[in-house]
Amino acid sequence: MKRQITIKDIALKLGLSTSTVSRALKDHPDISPKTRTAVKELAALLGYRPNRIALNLRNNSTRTIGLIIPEIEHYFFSAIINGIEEIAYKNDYSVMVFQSNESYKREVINTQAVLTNRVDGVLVSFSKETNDFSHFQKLIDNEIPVVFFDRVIDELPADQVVADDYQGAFLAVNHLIEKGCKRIAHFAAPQHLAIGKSRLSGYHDALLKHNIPFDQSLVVLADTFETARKAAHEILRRPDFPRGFFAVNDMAAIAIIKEAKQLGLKVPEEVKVVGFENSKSAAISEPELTTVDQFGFELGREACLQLLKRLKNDEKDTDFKPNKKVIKTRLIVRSST
Amino acid sequence: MKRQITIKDIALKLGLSTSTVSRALKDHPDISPKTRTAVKELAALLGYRPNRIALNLRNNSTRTIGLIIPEIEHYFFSAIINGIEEIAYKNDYSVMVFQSNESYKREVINTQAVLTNRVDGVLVSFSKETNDFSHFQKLIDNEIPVVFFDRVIDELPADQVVADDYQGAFLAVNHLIEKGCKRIAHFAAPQHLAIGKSRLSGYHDALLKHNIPFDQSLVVLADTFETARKAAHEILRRPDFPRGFFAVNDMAAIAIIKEAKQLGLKVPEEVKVVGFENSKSAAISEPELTTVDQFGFELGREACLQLLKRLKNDEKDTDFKPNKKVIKTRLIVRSST
DNA sequence: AATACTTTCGCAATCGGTTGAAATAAATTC
DNA sequence: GAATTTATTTCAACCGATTGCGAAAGTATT
Repeated sequence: MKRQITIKDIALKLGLSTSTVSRALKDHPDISPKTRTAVKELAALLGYRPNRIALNLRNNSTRTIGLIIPEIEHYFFSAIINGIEEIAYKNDYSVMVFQSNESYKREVINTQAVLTNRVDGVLVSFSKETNDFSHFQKLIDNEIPVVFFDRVIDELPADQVVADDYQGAFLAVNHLIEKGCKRIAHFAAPQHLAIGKSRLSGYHDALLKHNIPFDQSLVVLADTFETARKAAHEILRRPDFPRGFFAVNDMAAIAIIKEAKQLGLKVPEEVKVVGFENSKSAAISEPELTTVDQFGFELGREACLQLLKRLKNDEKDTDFKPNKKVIKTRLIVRSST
Repeated sequence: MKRQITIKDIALKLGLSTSTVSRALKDHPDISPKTRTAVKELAALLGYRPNRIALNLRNNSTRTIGLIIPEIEHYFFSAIINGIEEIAYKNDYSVMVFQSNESYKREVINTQAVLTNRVDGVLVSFSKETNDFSHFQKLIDNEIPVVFFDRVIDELPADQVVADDYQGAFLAVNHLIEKGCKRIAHFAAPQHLAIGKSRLSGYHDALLKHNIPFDQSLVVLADTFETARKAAHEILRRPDFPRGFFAVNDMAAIAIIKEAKQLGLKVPEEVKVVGFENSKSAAISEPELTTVDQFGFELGREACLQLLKRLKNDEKDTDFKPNKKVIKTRLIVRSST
């Protein structure tokens, strides 16, 4: 690597000390206008850029945020990254991305990576596999602020930013009922994830509100296209199959639609489906999918803002009070209901 | 921030010098087994982690790769990031992500950001707006290896990794012809992008091969859902509208399908459509979209591998020879043709 | 002319680790 | 027992910037 221009080069050429150059560059009042301009001109001429690494070392800060995320390819997560990067960019932070690929083991390694990279703070949405959270506790022990988003855990002293899953689920199911569905199936996420629980809970309470009995046989674990397709196949072939479906995400919802059409059922006439996410695919499916907008971009923004807030009050908080931010969701009604 | 354990802490507690501790930790032969184990044990006990920033400063290297990319939310790009992160992870590099949001101005700022962050190398897919490439030249002047992927430019001394756009387009159009299309429209990307040119060229040559005359009126600039939908509306209402469509990406292709169905035309019976990308949406659309797989994941991997190769031969190359890697594409035949 | 006060700048330590060279201690040789 | 070798360990400089403190030079005050 070609040696970068340093403050020493400027000092040498001008017969000054590095201290003077340093001060001149940042308009320290001790420096005479003459030398100040001389320094600045030469710096500009040589294309001097302060070495961030040296500053990082001195300030013990990198202006870098670590992001640990299950998988980038999922639309919801890429929307979140987009929001995060937006806020980071505006605040002159950089974002380091680490994918867990839904693997607990890799996630643990990711936490080590953010530690060795000495990021100032970490944004986390943990993997589906994760049951043990001690690797995150280690981050917190190292006094690195952590903000969880989307997939969160109450047991750790860390901020949380989540979509209003309960509300979204409630809206979705309420909508199905208002559209005339008497029995509604729910394709759920794993129940150890907060989103799994909250959405099931919203589903449950919406039924309750309309005095529809909760039927355990109508709740299945299916949060991917493939599992949802299989589950839909099974349910739709029951003699008394439900006419409404609320899926935990859009891919599962689209799988239901595909399977229903495959079985010769008309959507939305015979079967109505609501998803959750408002992905691009939702707008593309036929019929277009009614879904709950999770505002991934906003969620990412808020998570990053929350982290930056923690970074500003630089850990003089002896009594940490975790902050939980809930992003309202919105029902997007399209032609699948 | 709680002070991290440093080498000095260990040295102090053991009554040793920092040099000894440093050497002990890396099994330097000069150090006696006794002190070595003592140091290592205490280090483990205290949870010592070397400060990467200090090493960065000394080695003038950060083991970090900068990634400048138009927009993360686009499936193709998120697949690429996935591939990049995979390779970086395996080689103990970290990835810093910078989005240009297809804005030239922001892209310039991104290049400055990778400079100040002192990344070891940069992966770039530039924005649609970019006509002036001097900001990338500046990176190269600073002897930071740059690898362009997907959107590339021949005028800079930098490696390139691209999908075989020409081949993909040729395959797609050839397929349409074999399916009986006599006249085929092409929804193209801007012609200042290499992908725009190559795909048009593949389209052109496939027609040529089958002695189908090239008709300029069948080539329109439309690489987003909205523009494609409008363009499709216009073309499909011509009395002699073409029966085959080759779109530069899946979203445009899906827009064509949607519009065709809207106009009461049957796909694939009356209108056949091929896309380019093999996004998730392609598999979801109705009918499922025939498309060209760009292997974004592979492309990201290759781009990152190419960069790492450059980082290894650390710039002793006085005579730089840019390397161009072409990833073969593949036609995925589905029910839209 | 001596003292006090400014202005302007340099010295040296610091951040946390690495490394060549020198120093000390221990072991070996004659 | 002195000289030499060998095994350990420390010293000090370095990476690039920042900053408290002191120093030198200049100016003002008495």
